[in-house]
Amino acid sequence: MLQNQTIVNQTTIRGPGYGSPAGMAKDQSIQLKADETIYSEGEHALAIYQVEAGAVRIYRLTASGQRYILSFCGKGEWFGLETGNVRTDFAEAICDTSIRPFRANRDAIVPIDLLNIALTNLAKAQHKQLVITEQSALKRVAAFVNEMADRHPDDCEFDIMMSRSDIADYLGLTVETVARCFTKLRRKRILCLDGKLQRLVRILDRDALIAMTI
Amino acid sequence: MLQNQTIVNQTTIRGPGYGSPAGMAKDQSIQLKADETIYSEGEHALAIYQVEAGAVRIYRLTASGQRYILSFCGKGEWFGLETGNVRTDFAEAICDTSIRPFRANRDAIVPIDLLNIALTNLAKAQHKQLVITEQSALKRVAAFVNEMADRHPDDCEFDIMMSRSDIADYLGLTVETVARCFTKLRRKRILCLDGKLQRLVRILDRDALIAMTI
DNA sequence: CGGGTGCTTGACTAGCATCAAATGTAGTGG
DNA sequence: CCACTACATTTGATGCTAGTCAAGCACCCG
Repeated sequence: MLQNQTIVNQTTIRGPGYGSPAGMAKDQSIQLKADETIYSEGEHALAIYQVEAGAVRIYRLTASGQRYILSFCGKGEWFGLETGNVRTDFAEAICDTSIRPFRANRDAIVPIDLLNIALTNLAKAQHKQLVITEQSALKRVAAFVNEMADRHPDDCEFDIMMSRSDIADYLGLTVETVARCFTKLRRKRILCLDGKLQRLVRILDRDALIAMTI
Repeated sequence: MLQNQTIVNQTTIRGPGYGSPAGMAKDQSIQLKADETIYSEGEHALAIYQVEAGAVRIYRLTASGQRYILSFCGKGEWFGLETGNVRTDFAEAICDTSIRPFRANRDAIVPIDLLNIALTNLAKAQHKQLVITEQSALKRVAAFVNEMADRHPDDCEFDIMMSRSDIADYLGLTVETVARCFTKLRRKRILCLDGKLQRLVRILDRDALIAMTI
């Protein structure tokens, strides 16, 4: 809502000043290997990030040491925008990943619609609430696969990259339940699994998959 | 994060122009009775709202007709800020309620920090994800009661106003489970229930309640 | 070869949903 | 005043789903 206003009122923050006309020099992006930390809970929040390639997991640790993954961020998605100036969660690369930071105190002006980023993340969080609360384990996994498939609109086969444990912590299930759900989806001929870690997914029946997530 | 920037860059939208200096005339607020609809899914989003008194439930209906309550909004809280210009959910008054709308196309300028509202709602949605995913039914109900208690910092006895069914749809449980959890909390001498509909809560042991929600 | 890691499968159990019924309160009409 | 209905809440009995514990498999690497 109020969409026209929010676009007009793009919040401008200052990005790194490498002197390039656009203020976004190519070399400013950060390369990460699998499981490398981007930021941790309690750190001072200095920047927001956009994923250029690869994927990132955003998670929290509960008092009991349990990990809960709030979101996975793929290419083009933004993360690191928080209410306070102290990180409330952790961000890690899932695989080889490239991200672009936007900091607050530099020279070049980079216009970023922070409100749009916040609202997009809010919509995602609300959708996830519905998926987790109302659905059975099988439907949650189906919704997850569907979400991953949406990120690869061209291919019907793709690498989900995250481990079963990542998926479990994302969906609020256990590793065993996630594995069992994947087998059920295989037996139903909705998808195939391949690769040494069974992380290559080939969607056989997208319609059936979508039908399950409703 | 980037807090100083976001405060400086308050998005200004145009509010109703009643000619008052502040642009916020007293008579613009809307009075609602219990269960009155504020807006519905599919409607054009014209305004955002702030609760002046009472409480509001924001919910969605799944394809199967199941209701899921995304949030309860109490005094001072904002709702109705969405990504697109079409409502994705429903808003209803829970009890006698007074709300103040802020529309986009009027005369007087009302400065509202939309980004801050969006980020606050995002933080709430993320916290709710953690509560619902990681916790048992009893802990969820404890977290809910705690949330309500936070809204009444002065009194140790207060009216939660929503029905068991509201609470169930908010926490992703059934009415029966919610009732059983309330009885458990009574038996543990953590709270008392009173009133004809058992919606008057008196907190007996706030520390124990807080301890349960961790 | 042995050990480590990640995935899968099986047996059993705990917790919540489901179905059903009882209680309590308010309102209506005779 | 009482009988009756309507509604919200509570309680009980039972079944199913996902968690827990345990084992086995596939792959990789030293």
